[in-house]
Formats: sequence, C-alpha cells, structure tokens
Amino acid sequence: AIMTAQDSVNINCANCQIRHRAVCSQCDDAELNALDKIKYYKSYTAGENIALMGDEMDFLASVVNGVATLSQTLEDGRTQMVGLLLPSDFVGRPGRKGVIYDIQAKTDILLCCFRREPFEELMVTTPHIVQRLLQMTLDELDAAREWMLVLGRKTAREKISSFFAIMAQRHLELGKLSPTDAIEFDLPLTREGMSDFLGLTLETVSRQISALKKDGVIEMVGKRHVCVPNLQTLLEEAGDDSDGGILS
Amino acid sequence: AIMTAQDSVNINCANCQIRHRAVCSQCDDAELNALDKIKYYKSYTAGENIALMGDEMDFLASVVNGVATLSQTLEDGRTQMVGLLLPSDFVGRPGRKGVIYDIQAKTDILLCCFRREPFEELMVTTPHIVQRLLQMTLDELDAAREWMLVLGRKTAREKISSFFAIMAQRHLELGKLSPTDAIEFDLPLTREGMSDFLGLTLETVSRQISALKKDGVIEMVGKRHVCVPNLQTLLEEAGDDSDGGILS
DNA sequence: CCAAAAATTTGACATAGATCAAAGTTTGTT
DNA sequence: AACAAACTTTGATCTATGTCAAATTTTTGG
Repeated sequence: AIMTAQDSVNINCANCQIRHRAVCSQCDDAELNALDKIKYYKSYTAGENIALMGDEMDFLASVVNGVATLSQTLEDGRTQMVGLLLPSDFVGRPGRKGVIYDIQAKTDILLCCFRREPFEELMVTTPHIVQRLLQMTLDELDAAREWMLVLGRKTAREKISSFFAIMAQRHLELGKLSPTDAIEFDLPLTREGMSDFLGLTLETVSRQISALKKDGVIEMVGKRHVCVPNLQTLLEEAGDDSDGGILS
Repeated sequence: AIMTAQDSVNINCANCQIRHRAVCSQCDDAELNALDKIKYYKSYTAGENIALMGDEMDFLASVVNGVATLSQTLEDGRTQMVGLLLPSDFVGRPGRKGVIYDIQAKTDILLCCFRREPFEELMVTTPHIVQRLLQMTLDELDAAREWMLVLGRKTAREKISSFFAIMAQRHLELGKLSPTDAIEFDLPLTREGMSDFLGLTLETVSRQISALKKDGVIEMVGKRHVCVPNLQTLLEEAGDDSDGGILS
C-alpha cells in the first residue's frame, strides 16, 4: 500500500509541527487531551475541493501542512481569492455550518480536523481555545485589510511584488533566516492562482513577473521557485517600503 | 453651556441603543456592571482623527452613534479605506496598543470607551466578552472578504452599486422595513470617501452615481440622500444577484 | 446674507491593464 | 518515450478608468 500523508505525519500533538502556532497553541495538557479525543486527520490532493459554497461542513480544522485557498466567484466566472490558508491556519467558522466560500487544496494538504459539535462545546468550556481563536481571527483581519490596500490601490507591479513579499516574509518567520540573506521559496500558486489572489489577469501576472526578473528584483528557477536576493528592494517595489510593512 | 453628545445620550447600559449588538451584548448584569466601572464616553466631531497610524491607544471602544473609518495610506498619498465603523462596531485591537490604521470620525460620533488595561483583564475572566468579540471579529472578516471581491473583481458601476447595497441592507436590518419597500438613507461618506472605500477616483464615483440615477436604479435628494426604489434591481447591478448576497 | 472654501459634476484625453491570439514549455499518462 | 493536457509567455489591440481641467453647487464662517 502507498504511504499516505496521514501515515507519514506524527499523529501526536507533542511533536506536531504546528503545535505552537495553531488554535491549540495556548492549551495545557488536559485541554490538548480533550482536543485529541475529537480530532482526526484528513488529507486532500492538489486541486481537490475541500468544500464548496453552500456545502455544510461538519468539522473545523487546522492546516498541518500544504496550502489551501478560500475564494468567491461571480456568476460570470470572475473569481477573487479571499484567503490563503497555510500551515497552522484555521479552516471553517465556529457557529456556522454553511460554507460561504469555495475552499480548495492548492497543494496536497493535511488537515487536523475537529468534529464540529464537540469542538463548539469545548469553546464554551475552554477559554484558551476561544482566546487563541480570537487572536488568530484578528490577525487574519489585519491581513485581509492589508490585502484590501493591495487590491484597491496598488499597480500590477506592486501587487506582484506584494505577493512575493508576503511569501518571502512568511518564509522568514518559519525558516529563521536573517533578514539580510537571500530568501528562496516555491510559489504555492499557478499564475492563474496569483491572478485570482491579486485581482489581475494571468497574462498581466506573467508579464510583471518577467519584468521583475529582468530588473533583478527576483530570480526564478523554473516557473515555481523564486529567489529574492534583497528583501528591502522587493518591499520598496511593493510600496510597503520604509520599515518593512505593517504585518506584525 | 452647550449640550454635548455625552449629555444628550443615556449614559446607562439599560437603555443603550447598541446594548444588544455591541461587545457587551452577551453580558449578564454583573458583567455589565464590571464594564460600567471602566467605561467613559468620548465624542469627536466630523473630520476629527480618533487616532493615527503609529499612535498608542489606551482605550478600546464601541461606536454608540455616528460613523468612523479605518484607512491606510501609501507614501504617495493613495489611500484605501479598510473598515467602516457603524454603531455597535468595536474600535481598537485588544492586546495591541499600537494603532496600525488611521481612524477618523466621518460624522460626529460618540464612543463608549473602555480603559484598555482593565478591559483586557475582563477578557480573561469574562468568557461572554471574548465570545462576543470573536463573533464580531468573524463577521468583520466575512465583510472584509466580501469587500475584497468588490475591490478585486467588480467594475466601477458594480462597486458603487455594491456600496449602496451595503448601506441599504444595513438600514433594512435596523429599520425593520420589508425588503420590498423603497429604502432611503443618507450617505455617511463624501464622494472622495466612497472612492477611498471602493478603490476608485472621486470623478469615477460621481459619474457612476449619475449613471445609476439616469438609469433609475437609485434616486437622489440632494447629494447625500439616496432612495432605492427596488433593492433587487440594485443587487443585480452589484452582481451580488440571486438570493440577496452572501452577507448573512 | 455674503464670501470663501469645500464638494460635486462634467468634459477631453491618456494609459494601465484587459482581451484576444498564438507559440512555447512543463507535467502527467499510457 | 511520446502524446495530450495544462500551464506559461509574449504580442497586438482595445477599453474602462484614471488624470487634468474647469464650471457648478453646497456648506461654512464672519
């Protein structure tokens, strides 16, 4: 039999990679134990829909590894991504079964799922969970507002630069590089995915990436691997300038 | 002496107009009492800044009446509104003194302010407050995501229609009209304010309002008072179509 | 009530990014 | 290994919205 994501990952909170960033990060051993009783792992392959608008979702979850997106689509097919879910991010809304976005795995992804009913009961009895969820939601709201500035007021070049800057900074946080080193990472989205993120067409995304490459702001290895030789330069291109942007 | 907003409003939670929507809405009498001890009222006049990016804010607050906005500005002056604060909305972020948006009163406004330190202590001991704050933050996040679709993918005409639809629906909720009646309301923003909300120029806002007026989608009395004869028509113009949009 | 300031409307023109089209590249499958 | 499907790049052209400018209306302060 093939080794699945579930098998290969530690199913154990103690050595879980997202233990200290996810919704469970402020829980003590007893609370973790309670969560452990209502959780199960579930994996999806790249391109698979985790849920579609209008579905009912009977679990809430943390992203353990991989990338998923939230997006909205107008009747004529125009789509806007409204959330990018990376490891440790929370999936689903407590108190509302009905899904109001399309949730899609963009890479193979593993979720740590909590059965909805008992999780919502735990939220009442376990302040640490609600408190952490509030923090995470406030952070998401800040990120959404930063994104609104990008969508509403930035040029195409600034938009692409902003997206690369977000990816680069996310990598910095996890990888513990010094901010002066070159930063390398793989893009989790296709050109079309980036266009949905940024409110552009995929052609404009492609053209602006070519332009940033030509100007030495970024280097590309293949179509997906990005190298940022100088983060400050990239931040200036993004307009986020000065002291490194607003995202804490 | 002149009668100030503070004087004219009931300073008393029992008959507060936002009692059942604000952060205190799930509190029992004892909890309300605790909040009452740490609160004070503060008013600002239209155009006044409540706080600017980089300031420290030593209170958190509920909007009692009036309208304020959150906005971000790029170095060259481009600005994007990222939050519209209406009565019952919460102002400020628990756990972070530093302000990362400009917060400005757009009309005369009255805030019910809570001293930060004791409020943050109450959050630890009073689950009803954290729980309500989480609900409100999740609602704001949904609204921000709806707004991202507007900013990223809608045309100028759809953007204006979407803004009017948000205003109309907000009025419907409060005013208890039937959805088939004509809806009337005053715009809380200037043309420039709307342009900052929607990621447009004020000229484009003006032109699209004129066009919607000409097409009978809206009627205007003066520059600020709007009448929507048929909400369904407006929703179709906004692209939010079908069953009335995603906002719960 | 009047003058000045602020806000709004409308027009003419410019342009960033969309659209349409086609060629090239990478990835996955048999 | 070879083919098909998916993804990406690049070019040519179009258009929605921005920019610049000026007239008009509304609001504010003396």
